[in-house]
Amino acid sequence: MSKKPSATTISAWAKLVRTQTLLVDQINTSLSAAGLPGLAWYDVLLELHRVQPKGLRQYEIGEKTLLTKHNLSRLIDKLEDEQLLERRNCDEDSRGKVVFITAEGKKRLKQMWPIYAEHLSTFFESKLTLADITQLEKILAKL
Amino acid sequence: MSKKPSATTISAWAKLVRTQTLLVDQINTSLSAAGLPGLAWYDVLLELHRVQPKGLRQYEIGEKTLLTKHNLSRLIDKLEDEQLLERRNCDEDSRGKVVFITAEGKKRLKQMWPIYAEHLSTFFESKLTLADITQLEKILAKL
DNA sequence: TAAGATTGAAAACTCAATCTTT
DNA sequence: AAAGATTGAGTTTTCAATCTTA
Repeated sequence: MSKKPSATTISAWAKLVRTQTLLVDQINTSLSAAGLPGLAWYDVLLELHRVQPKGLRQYEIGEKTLLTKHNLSRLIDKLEDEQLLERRNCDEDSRGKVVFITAEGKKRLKQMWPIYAEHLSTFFESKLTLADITQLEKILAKL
Repeated sequence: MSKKPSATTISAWAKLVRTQTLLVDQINTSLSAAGLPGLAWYDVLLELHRVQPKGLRQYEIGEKTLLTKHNLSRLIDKLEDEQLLERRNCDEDSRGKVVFITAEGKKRLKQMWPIYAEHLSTFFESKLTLADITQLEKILAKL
């Protein structure tokens, strides 16, 4: 990569990033219309689901989901209020908490995925050919 | 496109979308560190710059930037406070306003682009080969 | 009645300060 | 002093209601 990308190329990337911001908004709107929480909650629940039956420290959730730690306490408060996860004291480090997904949390995750996936499919499929998608997947794997 | 994409493919798209959300956060952080406003302001200024010397109705800015109209009034208030744009009454429709970018606004836009572009370059270049980028550009053009 | 724009109140987010434990 | 987590205060965003004109 010695050659610098052109301004046009960079603008195309900017456009991609902008378009996907819109996509996220659309997904959140659909989820909300279906009485479901937004993608921030999904991200947290997904990470907790992945490490089952173990849990995650709160700071680990922050690292994995890329949500800021300031907001995380209150976000997890709300998820706990809805009983989608459970906070337990940490044995190894009594400063911390360990968070576990509940059965209810897993259920909510399952309800959200079809809506999430539907939007992604529509977005990418409507505009790309199968060959494009295959190619794109290869490239995305590197990002 | 008769074939349905696999769950793995959709997950890869989800990951791409998530990664770019992070990228936007990083860009906003850099802009803020440089004493510059965030990407929402950039979007507004860019659209105004594009239509020069004409202006845009506020609802048109909302359509083009995909920012919600509720927030738009107050966002534009702030941009006007900093004299980056100018609001004038609309001759054809006295309900509305027409918004024009100022010289100061153009200056701010120019200051922001290098930081914006630098992040995009770093993000894409660091992980992709030149061939990937060329290919990606072709695909992105369709989105 | 509807569209463009604004505003008030509530929710969410961000930053810094704080508390507890290491 | 530093790390994990929480909290308070200020800002921003969102939702609904409002105002003016078409």
